[in-house]
Amino acid sequence: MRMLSQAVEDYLKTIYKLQGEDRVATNHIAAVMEVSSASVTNMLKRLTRLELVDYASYQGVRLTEAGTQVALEIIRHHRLLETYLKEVMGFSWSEMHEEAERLEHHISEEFEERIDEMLGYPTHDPHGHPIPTKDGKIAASATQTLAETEPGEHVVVHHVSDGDSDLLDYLEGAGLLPQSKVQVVEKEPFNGPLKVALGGKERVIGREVAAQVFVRPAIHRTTASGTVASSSAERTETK
Amino acid sequence: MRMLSQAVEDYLKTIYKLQGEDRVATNHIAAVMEVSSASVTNMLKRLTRLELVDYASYQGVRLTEAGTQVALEIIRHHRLLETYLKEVMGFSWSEMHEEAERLEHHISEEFEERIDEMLGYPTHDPHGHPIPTKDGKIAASATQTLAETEPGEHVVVHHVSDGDSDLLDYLEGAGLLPQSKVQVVEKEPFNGPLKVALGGKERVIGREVAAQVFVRPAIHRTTASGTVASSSAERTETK
DNA sequence: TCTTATTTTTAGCCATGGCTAATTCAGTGC
DNA sequence: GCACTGAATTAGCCATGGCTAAAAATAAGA
Repeated sequence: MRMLSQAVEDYLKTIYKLQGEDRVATNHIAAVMEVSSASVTNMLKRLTRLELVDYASYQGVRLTEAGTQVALEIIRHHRLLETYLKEVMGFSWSEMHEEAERLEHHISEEFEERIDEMLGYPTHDPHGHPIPTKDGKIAASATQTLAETEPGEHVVVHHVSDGDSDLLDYLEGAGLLPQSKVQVVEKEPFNGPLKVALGGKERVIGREVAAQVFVRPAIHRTTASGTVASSSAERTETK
Repeated sequence: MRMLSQAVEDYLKTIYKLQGEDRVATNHIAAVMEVSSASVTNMLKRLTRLELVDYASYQGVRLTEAGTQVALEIIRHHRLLETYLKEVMGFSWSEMHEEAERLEHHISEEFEERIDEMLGYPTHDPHGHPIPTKDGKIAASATQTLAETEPGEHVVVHHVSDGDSDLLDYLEGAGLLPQSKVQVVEKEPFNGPLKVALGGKERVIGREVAAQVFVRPAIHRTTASGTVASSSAERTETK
């Protein structure tokens, strides 16, 4: 694969994150990346020449297979780096994210393999996001948020949004990190806060915050020592 | 300090390495960096505007104090990274150098401090080169090479040239790494090979290779168990 | 000193990746 | 079907950092 610039890699990563089923709009990319729409159009033409995106004027973009693979490679770098920076080097949430954001474009395959090995081939980063495999496969993520969870439901935190590092510090303090078992006790109406039980204690969480916490239904197992909630299984998909 | 591009940092680093007492020639920089002389002239003008170099047409360049500080910061990054990549992550000589060459431009102060701490604040990298301190001071390096050493002299390897990674692999195999104690036994005339004693064995080393190995005279101390050669002391200079 | 060789700079070109301002396109309401 | 609105594109500009070819300055030799 030819050397791609940091800018190209950043656009591909952004498009990957924005594209669900359908095509991504120019303005949407511009807003997220904080550049002008004109710059986006410009880059989309360049990416088209490189056959990394499928783009038609006024019709939005989507990644080609090649573009998807590049995006997943960068995301793999990012998530492995975040895991390494946090687990091995003791970075904080905010420092970790910023550092990974820069380094993801500059590490070699060799470096990637070393940290993967040193970490014991992790499948998820500290946010709970799945780490793409070297051959570009990625596990499906949870789509249900804590905000949508009904009172009485037992859930396990799957991942948390990685946009806001202050939020992450708060969530860490609240014990709402991946693997945490939570039960929704009460939900105030009109987008009011939730009362949740976790770690034997009750806690009140704002609706906006809860919407950044992605969960999976807990699976109840009966063991010798009673009923235990455990994380649900996960499949690896090609996308 | 304003953000400097990778290119600017690379030029400053190269000029730092080439400048002894006097000014560095355009062509010299061009040759080392493998770019055209025109590109060098172009960049020198830019560096002058940034007040990082002191440059006059046809008269060569030298770094200003500000330029020197930037260069030392990059060299600090490089040498700390090399040490980390080798000691902690198990990189080989060649991989280590290439990786550090890229990453040195992209790590944060935070990252620099973490690896410095994890390594126990090392003063020298694996080649034996001194690591500049955070406030831009650097220890003097040895200038005598093994090739210039006379038969009978006892020396300690101080550092080895970091240009050629195949050479480094060879030197590692030969036991000619920093801290190794060596005695020159014989020197063939007409730039012929040297016979040296190290680690109780004798070995023949080509003159060209010996010129890449920098040494300091060993200081003999008499101890209970006999005469021992030890590395000489080193002062930290402002340079 | 004068000519020549070498070094260095200038002139002018290119790709990348930003920007603003002006224009064009697509979709909605009337 | 037409006018309007908002999204997207085009046109044209800029800085960075490369390049080649031609010109100019310096250094060296006769």
